[in-house]
Amino acid sequence: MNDRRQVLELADARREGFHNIGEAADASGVSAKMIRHYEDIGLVPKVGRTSAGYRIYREADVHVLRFVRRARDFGFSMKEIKALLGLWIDRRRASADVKRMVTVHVAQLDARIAELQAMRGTLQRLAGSCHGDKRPECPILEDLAQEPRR
Amino acid sequence: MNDRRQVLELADARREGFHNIGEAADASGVSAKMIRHYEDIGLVPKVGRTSAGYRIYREADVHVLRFVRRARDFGFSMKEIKALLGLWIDRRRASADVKRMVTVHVAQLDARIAELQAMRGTLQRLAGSCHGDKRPECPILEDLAQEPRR
DNA sequence: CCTTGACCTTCCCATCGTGGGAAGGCTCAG
DNA sequence: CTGAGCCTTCCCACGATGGGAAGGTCAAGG
Repeated sequence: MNDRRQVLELADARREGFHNIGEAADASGVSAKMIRHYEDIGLVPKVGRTSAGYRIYREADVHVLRFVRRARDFGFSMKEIKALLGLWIDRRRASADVKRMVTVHVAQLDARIAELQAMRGTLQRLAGSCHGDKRPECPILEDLAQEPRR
Repeated sequence: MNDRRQVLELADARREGFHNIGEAADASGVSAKMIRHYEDIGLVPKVGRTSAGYRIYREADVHVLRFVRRARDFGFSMKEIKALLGLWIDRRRASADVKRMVTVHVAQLDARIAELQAMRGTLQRLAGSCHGDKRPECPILEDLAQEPRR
């Protein structure tokens, strides 16, 4: 137990199937740059080091990184991911807690989607009213120059 | 002509209906902080100053700020806004140039909306498959822990 | 005339997530 | 032993915005 902080030489670690940060990056889809950053801000736990200071990643560490990557792909913020990671690691969590977080996030996505669709709609309408030829007259610019409606 | 850089006392400027930065902020919907920032980065031209160094805003200056505000509300980036401002100011622009920018932006919005909808869809599905009770079993976390599909 | 409070000025720092790059150390294959 | 290609830390940048400190200015009222 508690062998996670033991210092290995890189060659030893390699032999045992562990990874350096570059391999962990490739395997997890998180750049080495971001892996270090996540460690800095405490999002992921600090991993072991070789005596030369190289970080060594076990499969479990790579797994955590993949989890983070995936959560980011779903648009979760760092804070939310931290919470999700906590729930993931806590085997006694209530699934209701997870579901609540996801539901809140879906609502945020809905709100953002609605905003973007509103922008899109107005712009599309404006573009439709613009001749789009060599003449300078342009309802788009005229509209942008207006006071916002309402 | 060329009276835009003439130095006025604040009292004189006020009497002539000009604004200080706070009033320009209220009138344009852009915060004083951001007005200064936009000037710093050259997005909007430098305005005149009183002899004490206060910025003074004419209606035309406020108008420019409003234009920027409105373009931001539509999700244009600073770079795009700079280009739009250029077109707005150039009375000989071709409306086709404006229309093209807007069309490209609409396409970007569409792409972003599609991304968000994809996230939303998957998360919604995952949430649906989660009991959301006191038990720890949670397909959401299990999925997040998986390799991304494809 | 002087005080007071609301404004203005510049300057620096923080956010969030990510990347670029420098300077220097380590590892491994040839 | 040397060179390529890793690794380390450290600093800077983006885009857009805000917070706040330290100090100057303005207008109103005593």
